[in-house]
Amino acid sequence: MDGTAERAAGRGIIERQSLHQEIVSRLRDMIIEGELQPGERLYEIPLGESLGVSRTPLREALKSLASEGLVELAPGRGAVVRQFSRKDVHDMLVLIRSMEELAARLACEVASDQDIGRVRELHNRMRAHYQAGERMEYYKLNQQIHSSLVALADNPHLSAFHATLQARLKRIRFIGHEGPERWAAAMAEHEAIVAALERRDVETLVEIIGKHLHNAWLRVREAV
Amino acid sequence: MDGTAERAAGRGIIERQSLHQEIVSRLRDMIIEGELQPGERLYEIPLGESLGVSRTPLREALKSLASEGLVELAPGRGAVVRQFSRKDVHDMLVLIRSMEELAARLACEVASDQDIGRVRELHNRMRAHYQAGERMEYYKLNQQIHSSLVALADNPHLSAFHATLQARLKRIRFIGHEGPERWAAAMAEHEAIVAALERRDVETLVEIIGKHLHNAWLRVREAV
DNA sequence: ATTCTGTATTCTGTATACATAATTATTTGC
DNA sequence: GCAAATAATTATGTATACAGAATACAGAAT
Repeated sequence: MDGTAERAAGRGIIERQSLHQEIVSRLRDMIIEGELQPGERLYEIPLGESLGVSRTPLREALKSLASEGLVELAPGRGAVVRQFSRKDVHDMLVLIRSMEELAARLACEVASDQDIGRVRELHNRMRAHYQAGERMEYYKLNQQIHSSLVALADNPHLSAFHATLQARLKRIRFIGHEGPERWAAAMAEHEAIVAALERRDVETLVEIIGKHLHNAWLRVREAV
Repeated sequence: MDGTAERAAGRGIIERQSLHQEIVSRLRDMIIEGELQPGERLYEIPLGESLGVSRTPLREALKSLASEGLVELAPGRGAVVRQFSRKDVHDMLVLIRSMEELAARLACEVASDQDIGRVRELHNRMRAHYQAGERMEYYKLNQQIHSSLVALADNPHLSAFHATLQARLKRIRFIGHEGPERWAAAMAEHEAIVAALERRDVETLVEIIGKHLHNAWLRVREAV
């Protein structure tokens, strides 16, 4: 008919969700996975062609990504994948730490045992991947657990900011390959976090989360 | 010539900054000041005409505002000014409180005496407006002081999130007219905040900021 | 050889046109 | 008279066309 079906078939994009969201999350993934590298200029026409969309919706997506902080827009000279300095990464980790500490405090007050149980479940699955040495699956569940923990606080604004920050850090954290001993330490911290959460032991929980994210900084600081 | 000068003359918009930023901040102001009310549908053509721009840059601006959380986009049915429930406002104040507490801790460590001096200066100007009973000027300086305080932490990511949240709350806080006694209390809290900052007395500072934002909630809770 | 200037090309920014989906109004059946 | 279905209108979503700005290139002058 028109170009839509053709495009959908040709590129495997576009299904039923809004095209805007589709482009945004597609580009987000491309940035996080390093397909589009930091500092890389994003030329609208070739990028649009590679996604199977015209410049108009692509530009709208770029504006969204700029507000999310993944892309930088220089007026008159287009879009560039944002790159983060070492200080940026440190600042973001300080911030995400504060957010997760807040989330922990709130979660201990308002989360149901059932919801906490679901986090425990995720944790168990993550441990299985750890023991199997499956880094990628471990990594994904790790992210998911942090998000779920924040979600327990029942504060959507907090969750949204946390998600935004997590997206900015994702690529960097993914790069930061930890050695076996640090991986084991991270795993132990997670174990302690879930345990403290189940006991609703706020102070311990906050302390471990603080330590956990401090260690995350130690892990990535050389990589940045 | 073309339409540009004509438009600029006709509406007083557009000078030299990027048109995108111009539209975004213009719409942001219109939302904050209640010219565009919560829940109001934003029809692209009439809104664009009132701003003197076509739909394309307007739509890009709306996408940005959606990422900032001031506008809601329902795919296929346009943009609506976002409205916040009482819980939303509470959640946001909890979050902004946590951010300002973090900022306070960091500021006590890294801020220079000179930078703190600038906050003191703003505070003095605000007190003058308070004593003169100039609500609007007071209000604006109040916001500016909170932003400056966060800026002292030297964490741009924190500042950006704080600014976004502050924008979402601006309209609501502006509505929440406090009586003379509460206004006086808020003023006293500010005085204590600046004093504690000058002494770099972290614990007191955090405590007062917490109290200050708790009171802010009490002030607006009926208004929401 | 290098730098400055003028020109050509490429890319971005905006407006407009068209197609599709949503909404409203109207008409038909009960 | 009311409800449901259908037609008409209006709004959104996407693509394209055009204008202006930025960049890259080439040639001339120092």
